[in-house]
This record gives sequence, structure tokens and C-alpha cells, in this order.
Amino acid sequence: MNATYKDVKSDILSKITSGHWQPGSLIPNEIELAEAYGCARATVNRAMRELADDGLIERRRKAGTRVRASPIRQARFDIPLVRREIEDKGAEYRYSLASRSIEGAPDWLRARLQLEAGAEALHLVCMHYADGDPFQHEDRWINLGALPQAADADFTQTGPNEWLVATIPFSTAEISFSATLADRALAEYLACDTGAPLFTVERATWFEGDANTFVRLTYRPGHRMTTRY
Amino acid sequence: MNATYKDVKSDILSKITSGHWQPGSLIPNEIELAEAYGCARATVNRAMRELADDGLIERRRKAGTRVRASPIRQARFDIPLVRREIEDKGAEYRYSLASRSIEGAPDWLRARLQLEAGAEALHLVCMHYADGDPFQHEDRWINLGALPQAADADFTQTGPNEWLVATIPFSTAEISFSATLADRALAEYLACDTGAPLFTVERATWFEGDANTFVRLTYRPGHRMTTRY
DNA sequence: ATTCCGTTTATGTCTAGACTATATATAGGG
DNA sequence: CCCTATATATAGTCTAGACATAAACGGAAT
Repeated sequence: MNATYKDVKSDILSKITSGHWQPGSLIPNEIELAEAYGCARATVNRAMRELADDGLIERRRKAGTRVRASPIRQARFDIPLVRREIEDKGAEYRYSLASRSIEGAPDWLRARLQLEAGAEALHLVCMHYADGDPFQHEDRWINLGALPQAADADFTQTGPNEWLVATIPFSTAEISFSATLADRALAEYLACDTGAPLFTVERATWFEGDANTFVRLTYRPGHRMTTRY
Repeated sequence: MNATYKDVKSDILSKITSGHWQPGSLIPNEIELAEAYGCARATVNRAMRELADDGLIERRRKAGTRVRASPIRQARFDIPLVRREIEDKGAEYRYSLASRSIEGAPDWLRARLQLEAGAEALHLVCMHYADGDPFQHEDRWINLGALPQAADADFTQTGPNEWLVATIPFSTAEISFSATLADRALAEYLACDTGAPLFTVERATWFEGDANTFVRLTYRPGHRMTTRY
């Protein structure tokens, strides 16, 4: 009696995982469950809403709530700043700026960020080290049309990511993971063989409709991105 | 007046993104906001709770609510069944089983899944095609200690993933992304050059404490996993 | 100063009840 | 038989008020 929403949630969850409520089947409505658990309907509602957010059940007005036939498996990854990623491993973080230039945005970048012809961008190449060993190579483009003050920022001591986080409070982003091959330049930066397979994260971010940056982060060989759910 | 929780949420969000409420700063408490928006405290609470879940604000009893100094950037990926992934692209899905055998679990697998010495596993190698072209290579191990009925299942027509989803209602999982090199065998399966960089997803799943399967999914060259947030 | 303990305050949760929105089912009309 | 209104079941949300809980604060005893 007097169950909390967490009680209700975990009880429903166990009914699903144990197979007591089969995938695809309809589960009792909120009023019945509230009576069964001896709590208010709002409490059951919160429990079920969270289960729906987690992808375990599917809810539709009038149609009721069903156990998902194939639960949506979704993984959540935290994308930390490299500095934190390295320091959380207990390693010492070091940063260095390899090159800096202002260029007209190349075609592929203009396409990717929907920039106008003739847009100027600040192009930075940086390295992040863990205990002195190469950890991540950063190839960054900052749209000077949206962020002209980037041209005056000093990126020799701290990375552009930290500057951006401090400058832009929040933004929407598109992120994508892939595998690339180490070319001569990358191999040298990351102290690995040419031809090594490298894990790559690309991220483009927008702030209030304007693209402000695109970055390609390439990790040292063997890097894994892991999560549990 | 009479704002909904979505109104409140988006208004708070815009105050943050516009920089009106600076990162690290304290924002008004629920009672004040409820008065300001002309709604109940529970409504403000829900809006703020969701923003906290999204990693934008940080809440502590008594201390109040602050805009996160560096918003936790988290990406959410849906991990669909390959069949859906392919069909959602509008391509025709085809499956084939390349090999099937029952083996003692090798050491690396025992370590990864915490299996006892002498554990037996069903080892399957499968291919998934999109419009006839190789799309994904699947190297799967099923723990026969936990799932003995897998030995009798027919995997010639449908993939083990679909069988597992139907057999095990829900499970916890560890998932990890990395980049690997195509060896001779993989190159042949995926019709690519040896030495090509390939995007790889590994997933181990447990059901009620027992490991039940480990799978390595290797995508055709050039594959990207993308999301927005 | 340092430790401990009560007070205060903001968030966290619950309740009973009401109203809304939406998808389904059903009955009626062409 | 099909299309369209209408009824109805269910989830979605809001409210006012209450109590619970964690954490910060301040003062008292050490």
C-alpha cells in the first residue's frame, strides 16, 4: 500500500522482464493499477511515463499501454570535454595547438553547415595528450560569420572546445561516429602507423539557427566508446 | 497566464540559451516561478525536472537550481534491428547464415561475459544485405548455459537478433563502439579491400544476472552512426 | 577554531479531483 | 457497403495543498 512511483515503476519493470506481461500485450490501465498499488493515478502515470521514455512500453490515448514488441534499445553517451575524459582516467592532460589559419570555408564544410558562398572560417588543428601520449586529434572549423570574436581568442593555452562552451551557453548539435584510416599526417600526430583504423567523432553545432562550428575528433588507435543501459 | 509545463520549459530554455541566465547562476525557485508564470508549482517542477534530466540545469534541495556551467552533452542513439535499419533506408533486406557451431567459450569471451571455465557457446556468423550489397557482418556468441534452447533454434531464415528479442523480453547491456581493420575474411564478407577501416559495434547483454550473448557487428566501409540533440 | 544539533529552505513526491486531447468503436445516413 | 458523425475509453495535464527529505546555515557546546 501507498507505493511510490519508484515502487510502481520497478514492479511493472519486473513484470515485463519476468515475462509475466508478454511483449505486445496490453497492461492494465492507470486507474486499475492505482487501485492495485493503493496510490493516486498521478503516481502510476509518472511511473509509466518514465518507462515509456525508456522505450519499454508504448502508450496511446484510448488504446492503452502495451509492452513494446521489440523494446527500443537506446544507448545514451555522455560526450565529455577531452580534458575531463583524460583526467577521469587518472592521466595528466596536456594540450597543444598545431596550426591556426583563417580560410574561406571549403565546399564540403559549406555543404555540411549550410554556409553561404564566401563564408570565412577559423581553422584550428589541435592535439590532446594523456600522460604525454597522443590521445585525440582535433580538426576544428569555427564559422567567423557567427562567431567573429573567435578570431581574437587565444587558443594556444586552452582548446577551442572549452572556449566555445564558455562562449555559447547551449546549442543543438549533430553528432556522428565512424571509422577512418590514418593518413600520413594523422599517423604522425597520433604516433601510429599509416593505415591504422581510427575511431572518429564528428560534431556540428548550431546556435539559434546559425552554424557555429564543425569538428572532427580522431582518437588514438584502439579507442572505444562504451556505455551501459 | 496558465502556462503549461512545455511553455515553462521552453521559456526557461530560451532564458538559458539567450544568456539571460548565465551558466553557473542561480535561477528563481519553484514558488517564485509558479507565481511568475501563473501556474501551479507542480507544473514548474515538471518543467525543471525535465531540463535537469536533459543536463541543462542542476538542482539541489535547499541550494536551489543553477544553470550548468558546462552543460552535459549527451547523445542518445537508437540501436535498431538491422532489418529495420535497412528497411528504413528503403532498401530490401536479405539475411544469410554463414556458419554455425557449438564451441567451448574462448578465453576472451569468458572474460568478457564472466563465464565459468568449460562454458559452451553457440557461435554464429551471419551477413545482412541491403539491396543485395553486404551491409553488416555479425559475429555472435550465445551462452548455452543461460539459453540452451538456442541450440535447437533455426537461424537459417532469420537472424539471431530477432530470435533473441522474441525470447528474452528485456535485458541490460553493455555497448561499445570502435574502429577495426578489415582482415581477409571480413573483407571478403563485406566485399571491400583488406585494410579498410570499419565501424564496429560490440554488445554484451545480460538477463537476470546471467550473460546470454555477445555480438560484434561490423558495418560496410563508410558507415556512420548519426544523431541530433 | 571545531563539532554537533536544531532550524530553515528548496526541491521531491504524493493526493484527490478536474478537465483536455486523442484514438477507437459504434451507430446512423447516404 | 462505405462514409461520417458521435460516444467513450484512456492517457495527458493541471491544480491546490500537504508532507518528506536533503542540504545549507547558524548558534551552542566542546
